[in-house]
Order: sequence, then structure tokens, then C-alpha cells
Amino acid sequence: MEPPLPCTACPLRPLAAFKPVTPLELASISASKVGQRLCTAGATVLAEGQATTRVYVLLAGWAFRFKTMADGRRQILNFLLPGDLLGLQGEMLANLTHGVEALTEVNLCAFATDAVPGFFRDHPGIAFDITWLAAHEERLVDDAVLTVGRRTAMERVAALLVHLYKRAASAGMVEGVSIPFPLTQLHIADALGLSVVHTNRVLQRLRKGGFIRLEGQRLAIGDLHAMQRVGHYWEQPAPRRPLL
Amino acid sequence: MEPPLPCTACPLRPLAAFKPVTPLELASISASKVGQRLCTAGATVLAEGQATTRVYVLLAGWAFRFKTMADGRRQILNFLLPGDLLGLQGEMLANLTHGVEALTEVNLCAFATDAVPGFFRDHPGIAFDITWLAAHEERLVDDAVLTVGRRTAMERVAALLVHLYKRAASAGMVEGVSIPFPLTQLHIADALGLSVVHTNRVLQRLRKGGFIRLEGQRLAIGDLHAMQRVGHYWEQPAPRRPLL
DNA sequence: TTTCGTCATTAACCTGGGATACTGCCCCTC
DNA sequence: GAGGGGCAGTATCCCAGGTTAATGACGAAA
Repeated sequence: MEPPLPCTACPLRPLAAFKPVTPLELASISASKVGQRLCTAGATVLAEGQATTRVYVLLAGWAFRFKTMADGRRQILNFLLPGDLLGLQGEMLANLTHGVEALTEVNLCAFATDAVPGFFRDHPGIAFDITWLAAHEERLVDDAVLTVGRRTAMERVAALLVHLYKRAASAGMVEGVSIPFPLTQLHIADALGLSVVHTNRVLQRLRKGGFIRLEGQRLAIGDLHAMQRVGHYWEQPAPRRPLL
Repeated sequence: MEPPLPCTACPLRPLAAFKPVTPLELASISASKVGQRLCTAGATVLAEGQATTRVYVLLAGWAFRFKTMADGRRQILNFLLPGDLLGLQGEMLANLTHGVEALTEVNLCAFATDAVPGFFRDHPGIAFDITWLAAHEERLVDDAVLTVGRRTAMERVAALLVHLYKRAASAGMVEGVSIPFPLTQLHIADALGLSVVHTNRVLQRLRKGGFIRLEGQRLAIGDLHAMQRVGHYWEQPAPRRPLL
């Protein structure tokens, strides 16, 4: 594990998407960081079923949470972007029932093993932020259930692309009109409960309809409103979120 | 709103499923209770999109969380049984993106509006428990995504019935070999992303196969192991959970 | 008693999306 | 520069599950 990056030099914190912290809290957070962990694309960050645990903040790169069934069926639960907290379920519930895999090369900020209880004891504000992040992630998963349970294939794909576009945008990843898009069609399929083949069919339709441009690991959405209509997808504007 | 039931007389707390609390914590919890709220079956407990509300603990009865789309499609996210916490997302994230509806007549323990911040400030242990409950509910929703995204209709129904049977059992609801089962087939369908008609077909098959008895609002499962095999569903044994 | 509404049940029909299989491309490695 | 693996893209076939519609059973309301 690399030595920790001092939180004062955090590349994420200046972004408008993140809530400011008090200097005192920042010092405590920084003190609880024990290092950085790098994972290559495709690596398992946290293993399914692992009795972990350490809590991480995703500093750079993309990852996803997933569950697998004994016969190999896989379901992606949600995607993780910079600023997201990983491993909290393992910390609170003693073991993980999902895995986490890196989608790109990933840089993680690692907390000390006793950091979370320490925050609850000494820093109610930070503890509150942790719970906020947990509630926020649950909201994402709530959305995923609706998408997978009640949307058509076309709606699912449109909703996912809009969702990821907006999140990437708020993490400052827009360049020109496009964002980096490291998912393969298999990832999209596994997130949406579809087959790869059908995912491809739907993507073709979206391309031919002029809704998206998706090539060379980059995604552009011509008309966000139109895409939201296609996906029957209107989410809350993302509030300013805490960052640990 | 009815006057609060003193927590020392709580009918839930003695159950083995719940973690004991210290007398000090119990006193604080009790002091934050401002009353009880009764809802009739079918009533809206919390409205979708509602701005912040109060936090409740479900004392008695069944309820469910759900999301609706503009055209009326509905997805049930998960079911709420006695001991579950309601409204935390509203508390943390300023508004609710799901609704809560009562499935049976329901009795809720209401907390003061400032109870949650108070716990974080003064009772790290309780704050931790709140986060535990949030992480636990997210785990349930994670399971729901897998079920709806990757299981067949037969597997979905079997998994849901096993899940509810076990939860009802741990809430002390088994009488003879059956549990109360207040869901209609529409509820099952909406929880599993199926149509009512197909839900009925699958239930018939389970009945004819001798896997379940489901009549008069009661559910019996002959062989839990067999049902788990049908549903490809093996969950963690439920740990002892906190109760607010 | 009748009427009405909610649920369960079943049949008949149809389609969205799964399964399989094959092609071609790109990049990596030897 | 030749194989080989991962991924995108298509076509063909077909079935799990959706849709529509009709029938009962039951309980509440009038």
C-alpha cells in the first residue's frame, strides 16, 4: 500500500459537488487515512463474502458492486465513481454479501481499521456523513430495482446512460461533450438484467436514433432531455455530498 | 397521535432477534419517542416525494417501500416488518424518493423531529445502530436487484416467500407451521417485476408441487430447504439486530 | 337482497428479449 | 506476423412471461 495522500492535497475536495468540511474534521479524516491502494482494471477490490474489513474512499477511477449466483449469473448493483465510499456494509454487518471490481485502474484511499467506530465516538458530524452516504447509496439501489423491475430494455439502457453521464459530469469528467465510458456491453447488460445481445440491439437503436454517440470508451449524449424521456427517468438533482 | 408506549414495555425488545441495549441508551430512546401513529391497511404511511419527515420504528404490522412511475408502473422495493426503521432516507437526504404503504393495520413509534441528530451528538452507540439498520436495509435491496435482474419467475417467487417466511419467523410470527401473509398477488408481482397473471401461474405450480400452502392470508412452507433450492436463494443467517 | 369492488384464477394469444452461433476487429504476446 | 483472447455486431430461432379478457368467490356497503 502506498503512503497516504494528505487530505489537504485531495484532488476531489475542491469540486463543487462536495460539501465543505471543517478544518478540525479534515484533520481527523486525514489522520485516519493509512494509505492508498492501487488496483488495475478488472481486479477484484473486495471479494464477495469476504469477512473484511477496511473502508475505502474511491479517489480515482471507476468500479462497481455486484453479486453472483452459484451458476455464474451476475448482477451489477451500482457503479462507483470518485468520492464514493466502499466497504461500509462489511464494516457494519461483519461481512460483505457483494463484491467490488475495478472497471478502470483505480486509486483507493484506505482508512484505519478502527476509523469508523472512532468517527462515531469522536466526530458526530463525520458519522452523520457516513450514514448520509449509506442512505444515498441505498437510494441508488432503490432506483436500480425500479429500473430492472419495471422498465423496458430501451428505458433501462437510456436511464443508465443518463445516470452515469450526470454522475461523471458532477465528478468533473466531461471533456468536450463526452465523458469517459469504461463499461463494456456486458457490464451494461449485467447492471440492467439483460443479455449482452439485446443490450447491443438497444444501443444500436439509440445510436441510429441519434440519441447517443458511444465509441472508443467515450459516451456523448446529444439531448439529455430526450434521453430522459426515452428512459422515463427523472432523478432528483444531486445534492452537495459529503466526502470522507 | 397516541401517547408513546414506554420502551420498557416494548413488545419487541424481548425477542431474541434483537440486540440488547444499555439502560442508559434505552432511557434516551424512550425520551425521544413522542407518540404512536396508527395506520389502517392500505393507508399511505409516507408519501413518495414528501419533504423531510419524522423517523418511525414499525412496532406492529406489515408495510412496504415502493416507487411509482408517471404511467402508474409500481415497484415494491422491500417489505417492512416489526423492528424496521422508516423514513431515514427522508431524514438524511432531505426528501423521500419512495413511498411507504401499510399492508396491514400498522402501529408506528414516532421519534421527535430532532431525535436523529441528537443521537449522533450524544449517543454514538445508537447512531451506530441507525447506520447498521441503514446498511442492513441496503443489503435487502441489493438482494432485490439480484432477484429481479437475474432470477427466473419461479426463482423469484420462491426466494421472496422464503425470505418473508424467515423474517416473519424471527419476528415471532410463526403459529403452527404458518405465518400471517398479508400480501396480495399484486404485491408479490410488484415486488418481483412480474405481472399478476404470471405470478398466479407460478404460485399454482408451487402449490401443486407441494412446496407451499397459501390460503386465507397465511403461508406455510413444507420444506424450507427445497424452497431455497427452487429459488437458488441462500441468505446469511440473520444476525442479532439493533432496535430503536 | 342486490350491487359493487377487490382478488384469485384460467384461457388464448402474442412479443420482448433470451440463447446460440458465427463474423470481424483490435490488441496483445510470443 | 501469426496465433489467440476479449469485445462488438448480426442473424436465426424460440420461449418465458406479458396482455387481454372472462369467470368466480367473497365481503362490504346500501
